[in-house]
Amino acid sequence: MKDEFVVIPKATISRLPLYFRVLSELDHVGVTIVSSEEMATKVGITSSQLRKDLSYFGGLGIRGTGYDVSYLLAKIKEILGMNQRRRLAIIGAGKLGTALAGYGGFLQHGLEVKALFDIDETKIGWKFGEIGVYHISELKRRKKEFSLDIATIAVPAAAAQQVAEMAVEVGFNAIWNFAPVRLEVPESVYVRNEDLVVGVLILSHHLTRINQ
Amino acid sequence: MKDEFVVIPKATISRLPLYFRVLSELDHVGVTIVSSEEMATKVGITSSQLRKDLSYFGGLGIRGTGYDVSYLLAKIKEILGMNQRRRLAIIGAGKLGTALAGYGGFLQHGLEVKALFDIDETKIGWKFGEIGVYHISELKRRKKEFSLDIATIAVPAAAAQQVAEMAVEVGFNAIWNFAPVRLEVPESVYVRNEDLVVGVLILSHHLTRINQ
DNA sequence: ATGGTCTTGTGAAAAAAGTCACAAGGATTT
DNA sequence: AAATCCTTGTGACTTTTTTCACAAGACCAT
Repeated sequence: MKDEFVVIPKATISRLPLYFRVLSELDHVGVTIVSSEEMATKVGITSSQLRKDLSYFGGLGIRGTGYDVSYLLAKIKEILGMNQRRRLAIIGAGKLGTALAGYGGFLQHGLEVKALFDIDETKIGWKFGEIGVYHISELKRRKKEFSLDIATIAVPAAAAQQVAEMAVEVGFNAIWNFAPVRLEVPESVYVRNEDLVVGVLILSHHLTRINQ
Repeated sequence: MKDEFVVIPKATISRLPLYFRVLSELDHVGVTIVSSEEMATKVGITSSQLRKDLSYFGGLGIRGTGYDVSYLLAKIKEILGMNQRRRLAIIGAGKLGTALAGYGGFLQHGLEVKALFDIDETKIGWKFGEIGVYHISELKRRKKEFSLDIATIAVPAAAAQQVAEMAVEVGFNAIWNFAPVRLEVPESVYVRNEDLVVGVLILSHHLTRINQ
């Protein structure tokens, strides 16, 4: 691999979580060595793409043998920042917000939902397991208290921009946005849009192509 | 636009839902004409990209003027198959499944959740508004009854492959998969993976790049 | 050691996606 | 009806991503 200013393609980064998942499974089952071919099949891509992706991070494999599962897993965890625990705030304690709060899959990825926020007084004080619901006005205070890293926006579209501004205001620089709007935030803040309707509409488009 | 075998880029298709959304808003507010520049800003891309995307579907705009909002909206609806109503089955009546069932945003996109399925006998017979919970064994029958088009998989990872096979078996050829696994299905079946953890891990990666 | 068999790592080529810049047209004003 | 002002549509170019194919090791058997 060439050193110095290797720019890692966005497309590569977006596949790392998939690699992580496959490696976790292999590790769990006790597999210690895996070939690019086998891994790639599980992920649903070509082996050369997998090798190319990994090559951006240096020689992670062993020629003639494959990749050491636990070593590669550790590397990918590091790259994805899964060593440091990420603490999520979920703003919006509606159906989606509470569903996310209840999702058990986060923990094994180093992610933890620490607090829910809402504007609706009747919801304040509720508990979802360990996770409490606080008034949105407490965002700043609770961010400090729980060392929150990521603001998850799970409010109606009309309120999303305002909520995003509050999140930025109190110091979040990562936003996970489930509202179907493009958020206007400072450049330094990273926004990831998780627009469910987009996904299903693409599916719908494919149905029209298939059915006739 | 050149005719005959114009292949529409996947990237273009994936942006159409965003255009749809912006156009819907404009239409709702009574705007009748919009320029590529204005639309693109709202979507967060460049105007030339927007024009390029639309050009794949023929001359949809008016030079010197812009795009007719309702005409373009109708066109995009057509392309995305939003004319035909899509009926969703949600398999897995857990937190995620019921949250999806309760989401109000589908209807305005021509999507409708018609039935929930689960294997847990205690859940059978529940009603979420109009939407009933049926035993998974009724999938085939209810698919016919409700003309279900899209199978939404909202079950634990371990069960997902099996559920996908059932869905394929009873005739679904579009699967919206929320389980964090790569599904093995016949080529003719279109699968859209909606892996939430992938999104937040990419976010996590960006946090590591930003913080130091 | 040596030879054979693996599988990685990676330049080079190809394909896909995105950007630029401007001619082509349509609307409006004079 | 000519001149001017717009904004689209698009060919050419650039950048990004993917694929190809093979040299460079690493392990294993003899």
